[in-house]
Amino acid sequence: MPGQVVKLTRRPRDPVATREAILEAASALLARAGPEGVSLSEVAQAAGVNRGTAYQHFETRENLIAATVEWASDKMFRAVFGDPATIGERQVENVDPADLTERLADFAMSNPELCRVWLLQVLASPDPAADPFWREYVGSIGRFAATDLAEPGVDAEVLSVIVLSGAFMWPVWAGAHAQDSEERGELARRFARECMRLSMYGSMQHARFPAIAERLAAKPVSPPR
Amino acid sequence: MPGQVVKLTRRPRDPVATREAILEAASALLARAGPEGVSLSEVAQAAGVNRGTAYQHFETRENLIAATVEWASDKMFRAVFGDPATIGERQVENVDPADLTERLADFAMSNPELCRVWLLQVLASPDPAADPFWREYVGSIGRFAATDLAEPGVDAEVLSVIVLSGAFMWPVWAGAHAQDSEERGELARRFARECMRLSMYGSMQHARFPAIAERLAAKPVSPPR
DNA sequence: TGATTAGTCAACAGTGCTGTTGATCAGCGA
DNA sequence: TCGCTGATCAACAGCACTGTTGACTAATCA
Repeated sequence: MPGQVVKLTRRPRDPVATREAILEAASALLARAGPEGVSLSEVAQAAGVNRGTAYQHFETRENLIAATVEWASDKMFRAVFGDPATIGERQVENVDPADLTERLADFAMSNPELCRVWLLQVLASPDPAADPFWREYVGSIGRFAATDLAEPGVDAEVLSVIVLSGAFMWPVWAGAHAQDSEERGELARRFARECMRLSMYGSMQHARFPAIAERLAAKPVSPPR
Repeated sequence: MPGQVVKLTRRPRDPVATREAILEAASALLARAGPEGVSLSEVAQAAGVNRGTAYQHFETRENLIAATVEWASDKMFRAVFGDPATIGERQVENVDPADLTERLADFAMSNPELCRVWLLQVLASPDPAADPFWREYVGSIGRFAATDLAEPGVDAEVLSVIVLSGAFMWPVWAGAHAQDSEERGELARRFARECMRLSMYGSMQHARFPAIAERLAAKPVSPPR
């Protein structure tokens, strides 16, 4: 058959590239099938690598999954927050929520598979709150909430979970329809916009809901840490 | 060993109860391991049923998964929106966002496994937007957004995704710490409260962000359907 | 150029899961 | 009470995947 290339040649020796190829393939499969759904056979085939080679790089399937999750997680972190090594220095400067939101929306919309991997990992993790991405985001919202630019009474943890999971689920919801990159850009802007609109004005005319306003004015149910 | 019961007796004949037991067990496993992670062997064992019996009820593994997802989905729908059969009649009456949010938060916090199943199913689905739960929620937010009780310019789809995924991810984030039902109740209230607070006032002092306000005042990037 | 190292690969054994089949027997109607 | 239906179960065959081993050979270095 035309187009069918019989594999005669051995893969050129390049451990780092091979490792990367395996991780890339594993990440894609992971996004589709979830942690329990990826087999080393599939991964190896998708990466164009012998199964034995994959076992050379990652001793067990379990290891490969873990490495892939970490790899994806690190990629995400850098894309949204920058180099984790220099993050300590930047914490002092003021947080710009609009900028962060836009970066988040853009990233999520252009890397839906990574978002899927992240979501699946968080869902499977025994201690999701330990995830570095989540911690960083919560921290950043928390720092903003402490300034006088924020509305009083913001619960940073809840708010973070809302915005972050929204950002990652939005491409899942919207992604099916939008293949081309222009549409995706528009969807990212749409998300960022609604996010900012909500942050600025909320979604309800608060003057029309005196009962709720009163309830909110009462003491918080639990002091946000 | 004491406490060890050797199984000599055959399960009493009760197809509907058996089916329910299988679905229940499958749902629990599904929440933990994801669709690709559940085996009929495990399910049958957890349900205290012979594997062959499970195959009698659900012809293939694939079928069982699908049935379980549908079963869980239906349970969720009823818990939050009530009987789907009578939903048409209730659409006319006014939507109370506070009430809906509280029901959602309560439900999510007391049924974290069902939320997991739902999230996993949505993540795996080729067309997540078709999910009835999501559609109903978007519809309800959309109807609210059309009233003059809502802030102008609300993007109902984005807002729904944000709140809904937040509600389902919140127990995932917070759940690990909180076993006992009192703590869970408090966490549910905390979520509902922040949700309402956000809906009422947003999270930013909008007077302090004139640039963003101006950007938002400009024409929407895309007309929300 | 020759020897060593180590990245790549094919083949093997072991295991668990899927789906099927035929036996067993509880409950139900005649 | 008897016979029948079909719910339940144990055992079988086939398959895919995991992890291992030893051979091959491309790079590296002396």
